[in-house]
Amino acid sequence: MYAMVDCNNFYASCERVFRPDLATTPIAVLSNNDGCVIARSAECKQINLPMGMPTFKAQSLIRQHSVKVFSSNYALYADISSRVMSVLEEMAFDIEVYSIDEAFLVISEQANQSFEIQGQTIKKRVNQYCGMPVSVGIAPTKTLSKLANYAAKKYTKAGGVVDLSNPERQRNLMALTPVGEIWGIGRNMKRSLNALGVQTALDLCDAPVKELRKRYSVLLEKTINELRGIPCIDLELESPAKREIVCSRSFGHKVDSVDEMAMAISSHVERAGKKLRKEQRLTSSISIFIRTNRYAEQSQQSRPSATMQLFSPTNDTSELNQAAQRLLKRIWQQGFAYQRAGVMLHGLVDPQNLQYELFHSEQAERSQRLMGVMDQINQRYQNTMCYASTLPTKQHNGWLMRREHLSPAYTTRWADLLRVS
DNA sequence: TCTGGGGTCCTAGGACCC
DNA sequence: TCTGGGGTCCTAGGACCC
Repeated sequence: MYAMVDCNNFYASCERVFRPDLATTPIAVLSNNDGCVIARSAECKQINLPMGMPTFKAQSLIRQHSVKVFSSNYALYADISSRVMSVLEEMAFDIEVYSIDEAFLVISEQANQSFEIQGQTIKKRVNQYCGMPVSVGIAPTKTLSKLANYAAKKYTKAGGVVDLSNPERQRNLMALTPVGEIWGIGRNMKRSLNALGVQTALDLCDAPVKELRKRYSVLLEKTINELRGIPCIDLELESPAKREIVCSRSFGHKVDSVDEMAMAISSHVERAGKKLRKEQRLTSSISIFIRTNRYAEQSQQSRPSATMQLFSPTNDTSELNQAAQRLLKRIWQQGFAYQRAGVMLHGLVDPQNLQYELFHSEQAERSQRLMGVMDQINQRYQNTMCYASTLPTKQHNGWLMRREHLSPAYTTRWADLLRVS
């Protein structure tokens, strides 16, 4: 049986772990750059502060209800996440860490321990060990366990745990659930299915599977079978190698100078290079893109991008940056106020399987050593080394991210350690 | 006069997920 | 004034192979 464990309002709950004084205060967490609302505590949902609302539009609601606002603190969330996951690991035969706040556990029937009780135990222990509230949904397929989890959150009577091992209960719940709530049914599919008369999850479960596969895709077929209790989506025990890497950011202020854009691109390249080496991959091509603000409909839009195949696959930041800067020169258009830039790496290859170019040089080996040393130092001394091209200056710092409501890195920085007096 | 049958690989675009 | 940042998978169509 699968137990889908999902943290409740994860980012908002993380901000509460070291702030018990905020236990009943409405909390909102903002996206990078403090742009919009991406997580809300239960109290915050109650006052109808919508998900995704731009921060400036949410201001009056925030003031009116004294909402405590936080910039996103990914160092904190990632650390809390790994604590939660290691507690879960000990309670399951197998575990798939599905996202920063969710995991599928494999559990089985045990003497005098119904699934319901096992779910309650999981919930209690994560809360006790990590201070994190979770909901648990239990069912024979991943899709049904997501549905059970949805119910555990939605129906407070359930006490945070729903056991959906019984087929009759499955059908009863599906009859109450709009089809758009099913894992794998997004906005477009929902609209399309509704037009065919499929309104609830149960409608979909009982729909003609062959026809729908033909009309849509094999993915929908799998979803339907999973609703019927036939497992089609396997547990992924180890995360598959990445196929692409994307690093992008919006700017704190609009950027209209090519020098400033070059710094932003450099810094994205540097992050992308780190990720690439952490994955132990080389990239065979690099793209960059820059964009104006798509919401500013009255102003001129520009969103150019360009790609370059590399002479031979690499993970050397300087090499990648040289390529990126050439691409920037190619696409730069003066006279626009850019809002965002990004770097993408694709065609990632395993160096073990690499066919080296004919003139594979000593230079390449030196660069490997250099990257290795930089990564080691940065790991040991928290990002103390970087390329000069990424250092903000007095004239050029508008591209830096805004984070005006950042909480301390309670668990990952000595200086931010909580003090009790 | 009549012109087969079976594949792979790549890319772009769309849909989905968190 | 101010609207996030990642990812994956599937399909269709074109180019190419024998």
